[in-house]
Amino acid sequence: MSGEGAKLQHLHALKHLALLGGTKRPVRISSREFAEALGASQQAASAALLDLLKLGFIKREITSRKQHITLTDAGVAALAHEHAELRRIFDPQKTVEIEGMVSSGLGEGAYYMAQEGYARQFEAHLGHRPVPGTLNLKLEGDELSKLQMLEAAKGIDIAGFTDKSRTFGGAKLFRCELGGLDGGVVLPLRTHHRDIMEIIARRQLRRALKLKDGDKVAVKVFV
Amino acid sequence: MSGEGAKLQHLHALKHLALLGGTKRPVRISSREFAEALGASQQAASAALLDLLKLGFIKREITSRKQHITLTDAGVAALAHEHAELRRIFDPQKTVEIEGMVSSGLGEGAYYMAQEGYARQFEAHLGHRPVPGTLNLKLEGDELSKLQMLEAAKGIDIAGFTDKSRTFGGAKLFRCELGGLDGGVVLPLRTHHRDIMEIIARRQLRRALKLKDGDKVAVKVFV
DNA sequence: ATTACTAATCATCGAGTAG
DNA sequence: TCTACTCGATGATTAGTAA
Repeated sequence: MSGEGAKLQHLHALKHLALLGGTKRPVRISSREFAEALGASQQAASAALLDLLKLGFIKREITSRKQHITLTDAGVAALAHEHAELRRIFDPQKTVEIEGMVSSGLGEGAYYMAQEGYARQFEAHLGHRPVPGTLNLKLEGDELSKLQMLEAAKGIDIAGFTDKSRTFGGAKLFRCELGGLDGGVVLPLRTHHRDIMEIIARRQLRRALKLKDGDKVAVKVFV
Repeated sequence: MSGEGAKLQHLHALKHLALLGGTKRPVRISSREFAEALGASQQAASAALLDLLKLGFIKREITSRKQHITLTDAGVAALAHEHAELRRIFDPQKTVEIEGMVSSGLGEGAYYMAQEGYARQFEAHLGHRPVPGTLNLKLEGDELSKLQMLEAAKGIDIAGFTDKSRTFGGAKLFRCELGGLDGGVVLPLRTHHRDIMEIIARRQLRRALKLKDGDKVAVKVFV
């Protein structure tokens, strides 16, 4: 769990190390020089490096007089997450608007969402841990063909996994937005017929958007 | 220096507003909801909005119960800068390595660099305000043809401007790196023959790298 | 030269609450 | 409800300095 506990200043320091080339080769830099790059004191730079080490974001070797710093995979991943968010802001994306009718599921959604193996992956890709449970939208006619279009699209891969008790299949995830809230559309793999679209989000959508069975809502899906 | 200057938490808040769509349309959100998006308290969210207003990064209308927030151009620019840095980390770039001989200029470099109209633009694109003055590298033979290649390339546009006293021409800027320090290669437009390459940086390069006239140095230029 | 500890300072945050 | 103030706690940053 090295990703937890990272503060803004840690990502800032990490970014500067990456800008100095720390993703590819070891950066040879003293805490004094690093401080200059950060616009802070030597002490703050030294502390930042210690924090990044503790977070598992960098590796360090202090050989002779200076230290050789390299970003770990976890460190690169943390920056990649920031990068992805900014890309979402600046790079225009294709969206599909799909309308569906709110319908009650069988409570299965909540069961799957409660699995740590899924929740962790959703958190990584959506940037937040969704509440357990899904909003189920029933699709008809034209909307169904849009769903089939999603099935054909690439999406974010959610890996299957095996618990003590059973095996959970993989799924495909698309970011989406409805009623001003962002969330994700989950499409389990190996489902044959499908006219229900399951949506997960940071908040309980039914409550947040005051939805009840039979309501029609439009979801903007980012392909 | 307390009023000016965006802090990390400001950019963080700004990013979340942008993720909610604030770059395109007004975001209708309460400080309570915004706090939830930020993972902070309502008070912190409210304070962040006030700071962003003071920084000129957002515009706000408080009509009835909720506020309508839009990012200003300055706010978008601040995020774009972050985005550009992360792109530099993740998007592989082409580089040209050019070798030149340290030579004394006529002191012109320092005169131009002292112009606020240039300094401000360099700061925006390099991420720091370069010291006044340039390191001049004299190029010969093969290296000259690499310089011509740079002339042909796109580069970062530095706009010309007019002072009270005179007009300053535009230029082209490339990021570069030498001796582990990053800086920029400045190519003034409307220069015909050229065998000198001017380099600006955050620090006095001569001093930082202990260079003297006649020394050969290699510059890695990011095209 | 370094890195990094300790103590003091200072900025930031959240609780309570006013308007 | 809402925004945003004060204030005390928290935590980050710095100066001084040890190793």
